[in-house]
Amino acid sequence: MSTIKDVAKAAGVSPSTVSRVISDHPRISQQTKERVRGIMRQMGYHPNAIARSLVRQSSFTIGLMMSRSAEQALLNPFFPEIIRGISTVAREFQYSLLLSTASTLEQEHTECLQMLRARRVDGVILLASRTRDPLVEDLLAEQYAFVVVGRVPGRERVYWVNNDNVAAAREAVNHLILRGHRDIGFVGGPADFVVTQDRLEGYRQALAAHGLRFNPQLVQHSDFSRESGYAAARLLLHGAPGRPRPTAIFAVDDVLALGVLQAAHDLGLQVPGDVAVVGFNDIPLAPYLSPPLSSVRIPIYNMGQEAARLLITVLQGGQPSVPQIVLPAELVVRASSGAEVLAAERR
Amino acid sequence: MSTIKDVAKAAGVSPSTVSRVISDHPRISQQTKERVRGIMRQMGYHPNAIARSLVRQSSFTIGLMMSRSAEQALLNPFFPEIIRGISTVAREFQYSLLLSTASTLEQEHTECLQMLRARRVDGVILLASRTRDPLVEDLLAEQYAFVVVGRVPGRERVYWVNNDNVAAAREAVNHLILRGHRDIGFVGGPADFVVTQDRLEGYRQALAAHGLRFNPQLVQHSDFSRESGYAAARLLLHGAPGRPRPTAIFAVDDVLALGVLQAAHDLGLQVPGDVAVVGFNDIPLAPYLSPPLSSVRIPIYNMGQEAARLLITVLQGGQPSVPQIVLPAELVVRASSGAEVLAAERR
DNA sequence: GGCGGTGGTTCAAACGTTCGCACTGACATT
DNA sequence: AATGTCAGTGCGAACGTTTGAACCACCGCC
Repeated sequence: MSTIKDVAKAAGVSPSTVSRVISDHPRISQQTKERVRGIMRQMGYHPNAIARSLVRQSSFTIGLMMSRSAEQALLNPFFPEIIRGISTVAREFQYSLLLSTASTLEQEHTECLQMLRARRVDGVILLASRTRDPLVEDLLAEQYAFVVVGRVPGRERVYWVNNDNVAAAREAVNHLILRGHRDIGFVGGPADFVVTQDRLEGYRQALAAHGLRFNPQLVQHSDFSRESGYAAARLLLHGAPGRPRPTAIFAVDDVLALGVLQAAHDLGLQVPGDVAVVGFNDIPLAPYLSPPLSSVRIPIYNMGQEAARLLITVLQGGQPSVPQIVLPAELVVRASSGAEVLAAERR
Repeated sequence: MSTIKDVAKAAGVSPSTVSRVISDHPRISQQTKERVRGIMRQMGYHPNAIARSLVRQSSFTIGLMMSRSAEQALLNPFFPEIIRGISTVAREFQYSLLLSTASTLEQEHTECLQMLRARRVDGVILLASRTRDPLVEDLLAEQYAFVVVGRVPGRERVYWVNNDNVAAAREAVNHLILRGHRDIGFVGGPADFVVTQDRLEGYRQALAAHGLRFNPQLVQHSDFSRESGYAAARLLLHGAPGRPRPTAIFAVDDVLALGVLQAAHDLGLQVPGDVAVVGFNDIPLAPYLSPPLSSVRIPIYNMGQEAARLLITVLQGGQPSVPQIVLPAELVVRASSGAEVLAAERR
């Protein structure tokens, strides 16, 4: 493997000159540049990124922390998509991506700090947000550059990129209300997740906007698994004193919606005739379910891009124009909530 | 950020001693080790991986090349799974993962070589295999350490990890034959893909084993998209002179099988009554299709683990016991091919 | 009392870059 | 003739580690 010194020797110049040729320094004559470049090509020289990083005190690498959170169901192509977005921007700015996976929260915590402390990465993007995340606290305390994908409530100085869960949920529920539904069930994830809270807020706002009463009995929580979605839906669809049987269910994740569909089927209920269903995340299989599932599509790729842009801006010493970015989501109406016959009319 | 020198000064020893404490060198007294470790903790010292890499002439990092090949449909959780496998082993051996994505083959080619030449990674794992891959040729020519996930035919000295596509396809088709099917359609990917060839070979072997004639007319190719699977299935299911209407279809990918199911539905054919369907890869949605799709489950996670083990062995100067690893796949029979009523009896 | 052995430590040279500063001519200006 | 300007290049010190070789004190042994 040839070094800058070998090239310098062969070209009859000093290593510094070769270095300046590499960085296209203006004070090197065009003639020298061309000659040195020729030699570099000829010798098959490629600059050593490690050595450069050492002296530049920067690895030009972004750390990517992906944990196996409950939210990341296998069905969800969240990771490939967001990585694609991040990667596009990173390459544009000549940054590399260091990937770290973790199976537990503690592991995620230590691995993440490890990358940063060992100076292997200049900053990190966290692909999971939790309420009161101790990792976030540590990152702030040690003053590392980082961006979170997902909202971080309460911490004003944290950079994050999120989709507008409140608005999206509001739109989804609004859509159901406009189709004549008045009793709408809500199937959420764990109650302490920010996403659950935000989507529940959107649900409430939609109800309020139409003068509908919020009935806590129509709200069920789950652990994001299909099974728990199934259980929640069965409970809701059975009805109870004080709890009307909902004619529509809004699930905060398509995997949950999958369970809801299954429950409806098992109870002999037609979707959307007897109960309409809207999910969230628009997983790729949504169009292929029977009936095809209405869902909220979130701009994962764009979120990745924005997260990367935000982090790189910070790393390059810039001040991001906005520390938090909220991207709009889009409701995709399919048959599961788009029946020609309104549920209300059917009764 | 404190360095090894700062620690040395504070501990009243030389930097070399601190270095040897870090690597737990036997010639350093227990007493000194403990004292130095205390100081390191107290000062919040963490070794600089970049500097270490420079002198050790190794980055202890594995490059991961993921390209947007046609095969990697968004439906397929291939990447998260295989990365999880690779990552597990990498962490075990203290290796980091550098991720590079590419949208074109040329980009993949240059990015991959770039990582290696810049000494950013010690070796790479290629997450896509193609016949006569120029990247593989270059990697061989420049003597870089690499492992391919997927079979690389013709190159004996390439390390790779694959699932046994021939055997798996044979088993799948065998299953259909045992259920009474004699005219079995084959929907493959592009003809020059190794996976297609291998799975077609398995198909032929199964037929041969039961003394069934191979009918080239029953073989259709596609580009791995759902649409092309649909088109291929329509063609097959229409029948033609010299081409009997198949009572079963084996698709080399579940996304293709999705198209096949759709085609059957549109033609008013019952699955599995009129036509049985078996797919490949066992995507997570397979159980939720109607009918649930029979498919071949491949051990993606294990393949990732094996690939990482192989590469790390090579990087550490070892000689892998076997340069190529073939892992078994498993047929998962579901309703799409598992009807109680055999298709043959129904006619 | 010289000698070898050994446990514990230090010295100093790498590893391959970058970059502030100094240097050298050539030419222009006073 | 002395000085200034400027393009073009080189010097050398970093950056934070690792590691072979050298060193030193101490011990026991003949």
